[in-house]
Amino acid sequence: MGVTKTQIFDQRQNELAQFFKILGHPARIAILQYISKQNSCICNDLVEEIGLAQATISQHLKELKSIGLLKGEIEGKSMCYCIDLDRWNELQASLNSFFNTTKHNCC
Amino acid sequence: MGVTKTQIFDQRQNELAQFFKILGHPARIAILQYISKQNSCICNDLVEEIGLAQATISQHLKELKSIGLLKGEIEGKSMCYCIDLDRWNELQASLNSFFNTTKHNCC
DNA sequence: TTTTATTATCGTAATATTGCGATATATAAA
DNA sequence: TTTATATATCGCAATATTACGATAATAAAA
Repeated sequence: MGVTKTQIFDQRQNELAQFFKILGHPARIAILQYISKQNSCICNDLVEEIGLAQATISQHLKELKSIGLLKGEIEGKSMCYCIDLDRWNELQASLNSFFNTTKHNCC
Repeated sequence: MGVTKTQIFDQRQNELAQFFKILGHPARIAILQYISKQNSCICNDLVEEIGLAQATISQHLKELKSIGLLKGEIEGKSMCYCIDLDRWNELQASLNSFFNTTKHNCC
């Protein structure tokens, strides 16, 4: 069917999965790494740096924004996309919490 | 096109993304949580617990195995799926490394 | 106002993922 | 050996994702 049955899972499971899913693409990993290491973070730079079409980069940026990892501010006629550090730390903590509470085992 | 251009990213970016991607489904999150809290970890239990068809659960288990998070041992006529704690910790560390080295910013 | 530059959105094609029934495989029990 | 139980795999349908060209929208510059 191709559609995830989100209704049979609880909110935390769905949120966690959604977060992992959005990080689950090499272009989005690369975008985050590039924005992080640059002082300027303009979409057009990303197009050249990453090697995907402008429309594609814009789409990936939108997805990263959807979980709050990026915030974009208009700067002249271009955009400045930045990592939202509060959200970044929040997600890292949430993810570590999952890892730490799920590592008990039967074997 | 629907096909991720893995060749334009480096191995670490692709591996990290692949790992995130596999955790990016609520059923797989739920499976890991259930195996962790149980003393027995049998696929048939999972089918009842999660509420997806046996074939679907089996497929999700296979994906979790593909990144080494689960190891399965035959136990009588059923399977015992367990979390591989070494791999678990390794992935958690790798992921934290990504988070810690990518949180610098321009804004 | 017109032009130029930058980013977003639309529409579409190709491929991937999700889920399941049916069936194959394997082992224990009868 | 036959039957029952448990898991894996195959094949398919439905939906999602990825990527891109074309175009819209926005704002600075001429």
